[in-house]
Amino acid sequence: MGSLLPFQDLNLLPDAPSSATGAIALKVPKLEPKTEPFDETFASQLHEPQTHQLQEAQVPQDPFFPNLSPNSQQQQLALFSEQGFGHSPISQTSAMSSDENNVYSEFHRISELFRTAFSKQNGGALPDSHPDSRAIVPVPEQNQVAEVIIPRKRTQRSAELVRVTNLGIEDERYFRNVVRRTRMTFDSLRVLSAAEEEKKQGLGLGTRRMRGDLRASSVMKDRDLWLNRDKRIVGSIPGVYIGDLFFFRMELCVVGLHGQVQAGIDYVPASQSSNGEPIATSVIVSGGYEDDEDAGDVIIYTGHGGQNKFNKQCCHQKLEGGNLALERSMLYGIEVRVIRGIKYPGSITANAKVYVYDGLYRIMDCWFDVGKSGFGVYKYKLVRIDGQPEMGSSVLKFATSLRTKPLALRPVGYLSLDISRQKENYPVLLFNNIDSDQEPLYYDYLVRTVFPPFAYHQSGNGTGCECTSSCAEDCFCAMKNGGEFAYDSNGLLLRGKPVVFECGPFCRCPPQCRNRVTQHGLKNRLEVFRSMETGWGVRSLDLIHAGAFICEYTGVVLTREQAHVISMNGDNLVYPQRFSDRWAEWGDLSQIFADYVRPAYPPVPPLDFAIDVSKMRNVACYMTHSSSPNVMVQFVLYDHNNLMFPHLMLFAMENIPPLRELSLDYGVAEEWTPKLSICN
DNA sequence: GTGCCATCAAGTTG
DNA sequence: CCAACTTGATGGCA
Repeated sequence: MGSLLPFQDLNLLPDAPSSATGAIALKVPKLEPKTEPFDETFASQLHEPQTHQLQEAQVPQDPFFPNLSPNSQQQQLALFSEQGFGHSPISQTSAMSSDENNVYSEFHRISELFRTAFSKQNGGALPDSHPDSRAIVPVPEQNQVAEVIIPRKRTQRSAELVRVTNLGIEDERYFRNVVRRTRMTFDSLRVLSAAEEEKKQGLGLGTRRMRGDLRASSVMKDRDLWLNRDKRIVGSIPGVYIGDLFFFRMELCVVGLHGQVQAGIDYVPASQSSNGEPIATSVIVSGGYEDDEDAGDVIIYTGHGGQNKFNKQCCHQKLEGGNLALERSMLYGIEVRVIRGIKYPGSITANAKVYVYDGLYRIMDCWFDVGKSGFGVYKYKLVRIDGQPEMGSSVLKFATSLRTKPLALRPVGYLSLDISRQKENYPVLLFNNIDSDQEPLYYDYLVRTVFPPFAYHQSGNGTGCECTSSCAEDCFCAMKNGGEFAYDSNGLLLRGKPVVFECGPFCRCPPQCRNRVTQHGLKNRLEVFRSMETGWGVRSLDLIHAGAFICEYTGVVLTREQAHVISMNGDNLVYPQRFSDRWAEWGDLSQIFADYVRPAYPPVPPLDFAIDVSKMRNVACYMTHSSSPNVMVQFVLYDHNNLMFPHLMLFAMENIPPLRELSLDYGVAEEWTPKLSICN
């Protein structure tokens, strides 16, 4: 007990009893004597906090670690399922030839997989009690129908409470990757489902509404891909950081941050709790209750219930369910996760809402009050625990005002409000409030990479599409991308590829064509900033959606021979082929479809050039290296067809909150600092 | 005590 | 504005 256990060991002992793995099963002790239930009689004593009585009856000691002071809980958790992160080997069934691949629309194939999976899931021919669901899946290379077993598991949530503390760096990274991969799958399925529905409607078939979020979560639940279902976690969820952004309630369920689809209070129910009392784990402050008062660090949170379907308070709330759980959590001093649902215009959803994880709060007070409606409501005073990173929601607000009046909010530190000098669509700010370094000011800003002239001449000219209005799926450029476009209608990258072919000057389609994304340049206000830890870094003042294009990695292209000469002088060169193949993770659905095979894209020759950023550069070269990055490289061609010289385009690998540092996996050992050392 | 099932309550999304 | 949607908790019954 108490020793730091690397997750690798835990993986070896997934079913071992908790004592053997160092896990701490949090047992709620029996209350002796049992306190008075908190009931409607308090309604007669309005505004009188009734907690002192309860606190006296119960020492405010952590019931889960009765022998420890609250500050010495150095234990390492425990027991995480491997679910969703098994390295599922991509099945090596007969790979399609490149020609077949071009003819057969990859998109269509995935849609089919999706459709058949759904038709089974929604009843289909099999009784629900059947342990497996047998989806009928078309196998393109044989043009026949094959049966693939897709596991159908709908496991119940566990009631065992655990708290996760002091994860090592490796563990943090591991869980972060699990969470990211899970969210990537969710997003892929969601978008796919929406596209599928759109298609059906185009054919005059589908009449159902599009709820990609619901369908994605449902499929993932069938595949047992929801996270943290085998334990109920009190406190922070491994792999989820304060400030992380979510666009759907379902997404919160899938990662295990909040397990209620609609309700604002998530809790371990009394019936499953070890002492027969419910314990709250998380709340969502969504603005749905008129009696809520949100002051950031302190929230007056209203319990749930008592509303009619128009969200109007129509009767008294009762101390049951989540309301009782919050009260019990207060009694035991158990912290709750707080997620805020706030209006944010940059959100992709129709209601323009975003959910922000804001960290842990303690319930300090609880009373029964008369709400604005005149009906009785339960109120809870939540106070944010000290020592946590800044709240995501306040960062969001700060960034919003920073966009319009940077100098008012940060009078000191801005060296430039646009180092691109209006060469980019959006300004690139330069901020340093740490030291006197001004280096980024002294370089020529290069918006697009400069390729040598022969790169253009060597490529086959005139291979563009003939679409006059908008490009459709039978467009020549779609074929070049394996029968599908790389982007959805919002310009988000759907699936990573060795190379993405955008429409370009050889095409007849207009500039607004959906297959032109990266060539239009920046979509966000970026900021180069100085930090103690990483020197120069890059962050965005806007929220960047997962899959969104951020910027190009620009510089002057050098051939191998030129690079060899230049590097003798010790200049900084970037080698494109060194970037790790993160694109392969993007849109990978092998976890979902048993026979999912990544399409055999046309082979891409190894890239044999270097990018010199010693004189001309753009914002990208200030990005920090990370082996758990939030930005990835996707090679893109648009202004020529030379596979040897693609553009290095950077895309977001997750929803990146404003002001969070962007990082890139330069694909090299940690000791090599790929980010330019500007100081020397 | 346990397992199954019907019912209910919880807001979000398009 | 409203219809469609889903999960988890609970209580009754076998």
